[in-house]
Amino acid sequence: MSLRHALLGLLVDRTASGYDLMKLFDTSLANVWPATQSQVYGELGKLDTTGLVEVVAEGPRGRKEYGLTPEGLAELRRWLVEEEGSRPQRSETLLQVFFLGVLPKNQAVARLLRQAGTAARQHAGLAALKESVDWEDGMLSVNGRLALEYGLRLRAMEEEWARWAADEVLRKGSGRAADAEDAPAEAPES
Amino acid sequence: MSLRHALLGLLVDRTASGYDLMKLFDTSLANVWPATQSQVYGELGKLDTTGLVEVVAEGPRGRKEYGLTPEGLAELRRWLVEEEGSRPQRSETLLQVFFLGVLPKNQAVARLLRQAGTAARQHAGLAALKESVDWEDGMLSVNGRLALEYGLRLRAMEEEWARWAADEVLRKGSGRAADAEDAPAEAPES
DNA sequence: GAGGCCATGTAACATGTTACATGATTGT
DNA sequence: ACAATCATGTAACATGTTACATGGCCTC
Repeated sequence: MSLRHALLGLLVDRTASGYDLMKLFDTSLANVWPATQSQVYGELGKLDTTGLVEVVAEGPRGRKEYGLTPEGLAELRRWLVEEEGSRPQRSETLLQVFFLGVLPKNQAVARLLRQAGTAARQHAGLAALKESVDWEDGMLSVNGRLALEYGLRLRAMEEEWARWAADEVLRKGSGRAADAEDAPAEAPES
Repeated sequence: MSLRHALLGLLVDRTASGYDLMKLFDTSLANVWPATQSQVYGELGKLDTTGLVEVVAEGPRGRKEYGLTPEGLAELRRWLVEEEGSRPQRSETLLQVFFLGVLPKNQAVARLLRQAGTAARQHAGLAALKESVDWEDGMLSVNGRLALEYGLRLRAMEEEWARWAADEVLRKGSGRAADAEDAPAEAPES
């Protein structure tokens, strides 16, 4: 139930409407905990019922501005201290690596190099983000910087790994060699 | 819909019952794509209906042994070649980092060092696994080795990052300093 | 004959995604 | 007045988790 805690966390610094929170999700939390509009409104309702947040003001267009209650802040602290961040994390990419052997060697290599390219692009995106953000900001930015650094290191590692893996497959082979029936490998996008 | 493809992938090398597949999930795929028993049986039923797998033998205790059909193999190949492994990946750990500012500095540092310890333990676990596996095995092991290496690099990166982040928080501060109202930080487990 | 493993399934619930529906307000 | 943006919500569906239910087979 982390969406709940993401909302509580965002409400520490400010009061906000569901609409405002959606924008915050799309900007600050997009890479860490994406959420859809339905989810946000639904969860806000539940949090209100539970008493972890409350409506502190109403505005035009039925706008409801929520604020954190003392109970909400306590719950957020409890979560930060007690909860082990360890839900099972699935990786579709790695799953595909597992079965790469059913592809002819050249296609398997192409696939891995494509992944290297994707990781490199993501790395570049985060690097650009790092430049564009004003890091003198509030609490969220301070710690957001730590999260961003994680992303940078992760993508760098992924690119390096994918290149290494492609090389391994090339040298040691991963299953079937290309035969006449198989389509030739496409060149990896540069 | 990757569970579907995980099942198809496992059935490339062998025929197997739902029960057998569960064991394979718990051993080879546990760290990459965990699945529960309900999911496996449910999805096998759908795959059978769709014609991507078929019952090739029946055994005692109502055992149904499934095998891959040509259509199933084709679908697996299509997935490997076409599908970008890029579903939004959530990280509860990073989400917690984002809101670390609501904790007093010493608790925030303790939290990060705890994460470093967890990553180190996971790294050790994978290293032990690497030793214990017979890598001369089938296709699955060959590529499983690549996935394992990813895990090793990931956990190493995480430990290093967490130590770096703890140091950053210590030096630059992350929000509130500890005050009399806050509980003292516990020593990070060694 | 008893306990453990093999084997399959269902039900209830939580979470997440996509699409649809509705309308008020603001700026030009 | 028209479009863009603000603003909230519902419905249907897919995926994943936990718990329950049932019973056959094998070994000691």
